[in-house]
Amino acid sequence: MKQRLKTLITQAARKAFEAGAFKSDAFADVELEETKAAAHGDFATNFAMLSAKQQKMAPRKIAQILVDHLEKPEDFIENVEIAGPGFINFFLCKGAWPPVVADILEQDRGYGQVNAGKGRRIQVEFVSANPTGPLHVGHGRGAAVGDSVANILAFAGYAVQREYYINDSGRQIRTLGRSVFLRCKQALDESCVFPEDCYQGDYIRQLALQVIQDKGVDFIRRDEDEAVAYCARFAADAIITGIREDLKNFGVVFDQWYSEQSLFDSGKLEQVIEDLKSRGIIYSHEGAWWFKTCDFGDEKDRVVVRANGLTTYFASDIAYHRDKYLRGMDKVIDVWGADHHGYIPRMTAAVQATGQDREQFDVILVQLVNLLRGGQPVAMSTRAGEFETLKDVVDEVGSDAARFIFLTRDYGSPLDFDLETAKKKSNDNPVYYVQYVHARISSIQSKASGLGLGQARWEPDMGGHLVEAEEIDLMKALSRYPEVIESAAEALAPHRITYYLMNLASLFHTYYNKHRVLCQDVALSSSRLCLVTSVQKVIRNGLTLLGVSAPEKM
RNA sequence: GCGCCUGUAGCUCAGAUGGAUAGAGCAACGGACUUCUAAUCCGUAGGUCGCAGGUUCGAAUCCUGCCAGGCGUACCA
Repeated sequence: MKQRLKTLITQAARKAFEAGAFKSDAFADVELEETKAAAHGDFATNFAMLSAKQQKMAPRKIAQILVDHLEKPEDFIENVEIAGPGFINFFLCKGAWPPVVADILEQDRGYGQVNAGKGRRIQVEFVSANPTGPLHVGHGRGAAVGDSVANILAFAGYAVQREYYINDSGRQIRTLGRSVFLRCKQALDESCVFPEDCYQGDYIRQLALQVIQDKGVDFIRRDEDEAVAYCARFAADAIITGIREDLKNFGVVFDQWYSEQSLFDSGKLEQVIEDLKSRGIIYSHEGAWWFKTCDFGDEKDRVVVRANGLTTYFASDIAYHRDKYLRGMDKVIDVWGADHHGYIPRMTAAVQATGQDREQFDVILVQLVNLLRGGQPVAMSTRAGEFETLKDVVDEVGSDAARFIFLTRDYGSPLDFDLETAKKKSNDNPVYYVQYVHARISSIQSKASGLGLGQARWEPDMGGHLVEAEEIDLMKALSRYPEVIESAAEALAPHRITYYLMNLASLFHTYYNKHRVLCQDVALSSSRLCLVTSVQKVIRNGLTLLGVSAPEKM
């Protein structure tokens, strides 16, 4: 729709230039926007204002010249007006809209697909929570965002890989082992103290009981080092299994689980560090090895190997990201909690130092989630071991509601997540508002087949029946969907789809309440059935990208 | 101190690349079910877009300064 209009405008500009009416052919890009007020038509362009400088003419005059040279197909453009400082307003014929319904019915799940990615390989790494405890709601938001971004990019023509990075080496795992081990001892001998720097959560006790059950009391008492090591491995494995399960129940499945430890075992970490040393990017200073991140825009250099010989987390990350590109990624997107934002300059530096362009690396910072219950904050502290786990939240409010709510905000803004609201089956809770559209249309369809109308099948003359203002509004919104996808993919912004769906849902509910789809007039009913079926398909497509189901019944 | 994020209706938030009279939902008030699902709809009311300058035909949007809140500034992960 928009594209067709743009083409007409570009042609008109060229024609005007050839006729000598325009002085320059260095035309600005034609930008069309949907108007807010009906008096401004369906679309408007600011072309004349943007061209005023090159043409050295008053905007309104440019607009007039353009309109004079514009071809106005009778079945497409109803009227063109010049308004205000030089806007050109286009009023489209009612008949211009119905073809979108035919497109949607035909393209079905493919409607809105764009090929922005052109098959380029892109990796989205998300969640990547340490395997030292169960996922909490904050991880849930990261999971919803990462998964949806991956869906959107795949739909926009990228070859997408979803990856989870497991921090399964280093101190935190030893601490995990020690925590479980000490809980074992405690279970056998209550006088043993449990230090504050150990993981406090109740799940540690459960794991300890399991260790005792599996390995017996003697194992705990015999060799402490061996027991701690065992506890660490056992606990990490069990927790990862739990995380995987929780994510699956949340509808998130990864293509790859990448182990940090494997970077050590395979020698990849050492290799990258040696390479950077030989290139002088990593240098020795005061007993430690430093990365010249400053050369790439960081505010100070960063340690990769400490004076005690142990590598830092950053060292692993350099090797890890290097490996991502070696595995063939054209672009890498990391989804992090906003508290890691200080880490971006050094990670970007590392990516560039190992041979990639800056554009090949992107970080999505997800702001935190304030969990509420009926407006009152729910206590959340990982260290004290009291937090609401993702599993608890999903069990309570359901995966659909949780995912939708996580995506109702730009991830750059903190999110209040109220458990009571998430459970409400009303307009407070937008997920049901959107899903209800899908269910309502399913219901119309089954009634239609009961009446012998059968499936929605588009006939060219149906467009003539879709003339109500609410119908035009719906078709306008439907025709916008591909642009929404494109912009969501480009800006990595799933919430634009969320908002689009809420708006489309609202238009549908309004229509539904004002007009009957199924009535005495068979031709009219069939036409409207096609329209609402196309709405249903777009709703389903959009919800799918968000990772939310589209129910037939509610 | 320095850096990043945020500041829009009573509340929670949309407003990509600057566009015409700044939008939704909730809460408040008043209406609509013998009809394809009322998990819905219609109407009313609600604003100095944190403040002050600047850029231009035009600024919530871009620039500068200030104010308020959050986060980050490790030989931690």
